[in-house]
Amino acid sequence: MSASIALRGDNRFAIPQAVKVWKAGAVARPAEVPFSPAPLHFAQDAEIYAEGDEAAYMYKVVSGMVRTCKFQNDGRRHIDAFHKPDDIFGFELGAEHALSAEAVTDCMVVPCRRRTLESQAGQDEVMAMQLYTYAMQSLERTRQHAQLLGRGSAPQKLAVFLLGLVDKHDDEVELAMTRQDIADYLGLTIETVSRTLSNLEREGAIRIAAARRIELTDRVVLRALCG
Amino acid sequence: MSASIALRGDNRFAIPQAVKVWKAGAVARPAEVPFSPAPLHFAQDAEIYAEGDEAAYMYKVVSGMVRTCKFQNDGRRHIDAFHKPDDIFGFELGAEHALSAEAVTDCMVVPCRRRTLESQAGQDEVMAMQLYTYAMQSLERTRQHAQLLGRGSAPQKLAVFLLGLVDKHDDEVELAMTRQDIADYLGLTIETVSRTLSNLEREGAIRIAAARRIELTDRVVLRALCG
DNA sequence: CGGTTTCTTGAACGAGGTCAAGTTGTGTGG
DNA sequence: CCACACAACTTGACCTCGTTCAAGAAACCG
Repeated sequence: MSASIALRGDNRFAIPQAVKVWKAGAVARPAEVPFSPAPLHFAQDAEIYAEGDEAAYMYKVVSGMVRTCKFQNDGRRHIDAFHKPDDIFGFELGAEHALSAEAVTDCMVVPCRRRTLESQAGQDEVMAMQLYTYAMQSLERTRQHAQLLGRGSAPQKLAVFLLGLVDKHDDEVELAMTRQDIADYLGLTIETVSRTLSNLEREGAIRIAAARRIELTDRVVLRALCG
Repeated sequence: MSASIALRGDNRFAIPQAVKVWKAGAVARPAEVPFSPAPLHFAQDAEIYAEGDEAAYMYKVVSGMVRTCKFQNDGRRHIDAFHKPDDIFGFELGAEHALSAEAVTDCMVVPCRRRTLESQAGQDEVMAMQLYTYAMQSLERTRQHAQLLGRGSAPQKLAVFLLGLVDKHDDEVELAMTRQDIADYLGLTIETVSRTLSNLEREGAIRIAAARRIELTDRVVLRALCG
């Protein structure tokens, strides 16, 4: 398995390798579930689908968190998005997935046949609008992500990231993902993420209660950083 | 007009300011054209719509080139995409445009009422699928753009950019946009774009016949750069 | 516990940004 | 047609931010 990591490039820090093996007792593969309201379970770092897989399903997150990502030829990884409960992922233009999807944490997702969705959309105006709206939400999020990647400094990127993750009425953020995940999402290195968080803490904008538990102590400062 | 530029930040290089004045003899505003197969004309740097405008129309490019972009609070500009003939732009999730659209060159675009499109999509399966497909194409392009912005070096960004612009059977690229446009699209500065192009020429990958006319002399090298 | 993964911190380096000219190209008026 | 003005582009010198390389600390787990 570590050989497989090496193949992906010479990154010094191991990128969490998606596990392709289904957990004992896990629900059957989507292919065996034409249209199931029954959620599937995926263990942490399990692969939900891979780049190149037939894009036969779309998914809705029920619990946990999912990342959609792309592995570049040089071994680096780009994370396209993190998906929270109620988010829909797996939109594709072509017949195959251009990205892969992996479980950031243990999670439950509901699969939905793409063909079913699309034929329903053809008959039901409401369904069509719904599908279109989900696609547009995905587009809107990706646009904002691109803006951030193109024009943001490291502190800016992290401020936006944290503010986008936190609940409106709770100043505590529980990070489901690793520093490497954050780095690959923000186009930074793991070290820069770590250092920048430390700096933000030094400036009083946040408090790092634990590595994965961050308190936003000064949203004004954070929002100012966003530009 | 230059005061307005200054307001947008302290950039040393003037970002081409969208001209809001309609040219004498130009076609009427879209608002007066419910659903017109008649293309509208926009002069170079004319604003097609602004951020915050009601997103009542989508547009298809007939001729020329259009950029969709966003002006940040710090005065910098992010170019979301360039649109060539046959491309559709103006997709929005909300009621207002989150981006603005401007004519890179003199251009013709066909406006299409969003409400009309969406109600047609509700009735006609083919129309629905078409609209959805256009949105997905936009999503796919934005995803790839985000990947490039997040993980690319300057030479890599320019190699991808040039290869994405050139015709399959012609090694000459006619650049419709300025260096500033390219920089804002690739998340670089105008100087880095200029320097990197010069380097690519020195390495024999391209030949800069004129500032706006580039010949791809070695696609193998360029493709290798893309990673 | 000890081993492993994850995270943090330090020091040196380098790609790209910033600042500052200079050059080329283009449209305008004489 | 040339002279001028202005915009677009290029190039050089220097600097900064983020990466790279290298340890070390902290958290996690069998």
